[in-house]
Amino acid sequence: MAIDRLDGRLLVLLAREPRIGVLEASRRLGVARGTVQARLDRLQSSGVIRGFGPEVDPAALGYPVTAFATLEISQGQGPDVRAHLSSVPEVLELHTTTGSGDMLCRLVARSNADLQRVIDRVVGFPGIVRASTAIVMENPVPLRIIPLVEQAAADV
Amino acid sequence: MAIDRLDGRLLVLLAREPRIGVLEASRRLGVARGTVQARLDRLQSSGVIRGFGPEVDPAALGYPVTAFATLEISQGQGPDVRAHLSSVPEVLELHTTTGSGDMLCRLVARSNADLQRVIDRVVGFPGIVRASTAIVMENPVPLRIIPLVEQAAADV
DNA sequence: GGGCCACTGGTCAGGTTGCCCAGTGGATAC
DNA sequence: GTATCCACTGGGCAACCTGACCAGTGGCCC
Repeated sequence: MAIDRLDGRLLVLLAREPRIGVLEASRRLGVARGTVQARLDRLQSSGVIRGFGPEVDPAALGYPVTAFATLEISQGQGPDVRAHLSSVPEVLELHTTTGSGDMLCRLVARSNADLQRVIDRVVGFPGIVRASTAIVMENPVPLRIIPLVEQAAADV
Repeated sequence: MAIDRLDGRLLVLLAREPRIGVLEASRRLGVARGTVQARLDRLQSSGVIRGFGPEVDPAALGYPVTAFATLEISQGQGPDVRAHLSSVPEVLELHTTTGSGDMLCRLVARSNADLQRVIDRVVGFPGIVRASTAIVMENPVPLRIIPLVEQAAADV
């Protein structure tokens, strides 16, 4: 779905100040409340906005170490490996990819030592041929969406 | 910060049904409203909950292609490369890592053809020696936090 | 012209929020 | 044993916001 400038401004506003309500948003955007309500409904039902869940910081939960693991899977083992990985709480995300690896997953751990335990658990499963892990040192650009929203809203 | 079982249940509840308010949450959890309010304040001020921003789906915005690029940077160019990458809207996330690559970034694009444009823009910068890209085909485990929250809440 | 659609500005009842309070029970310190 | 602290309870309050309506207006397309 394409979004227009008003949608874009609304998304940016919500991203910056999530606690504001529909009424306050309508005041900031200079439109009627019903308009904001209708736009929000449309953005949600069209799937642009997936939800408003809390953003939880794994570091604050006691998992300050993040790593990315590239996995190589043996033929036909994909479904089993996925099920296995999704059963590991420290696996926050899993993608299947083109390229030299077959899967890429994001891991967290309580410490570098604990990361060993997590990796052992991840790769200790038949079907995983090889794994290479990159530990995250810094996160200069945390997951963001605002610049993309602004670009999408400008491309009307 | 460590969280207890009530915090964990609250986080899971909010993650599953973000639209419920404090009052409804207190009913579901079987505690007084003030307790939920106090827990929420603590979770937010301690940084466990970073916020309640809208989760925007890049695919619904017209960017259905996701890729991960591993970048090799020449000595001393780190800061410039970061600034350059953070100026590209299609770069949703950037990490510096250990291992063979120096940086890992998450990209989105309007199509596979458009991905070429994005990659050209990303790597067309002095200091980036080499880039290897893996296109995401499937996302069997979308970014999630609930299992980790449950584990953290159980480890009291 | 007629129909359609989005937006405006207004109303309404009902629910929720943020804030306060006194009282209770458990844990800890003296 | 007693005092202190802390989290939680259950209650109450005014103010605000929500979701739902409505009629009226203007732009756009057939």
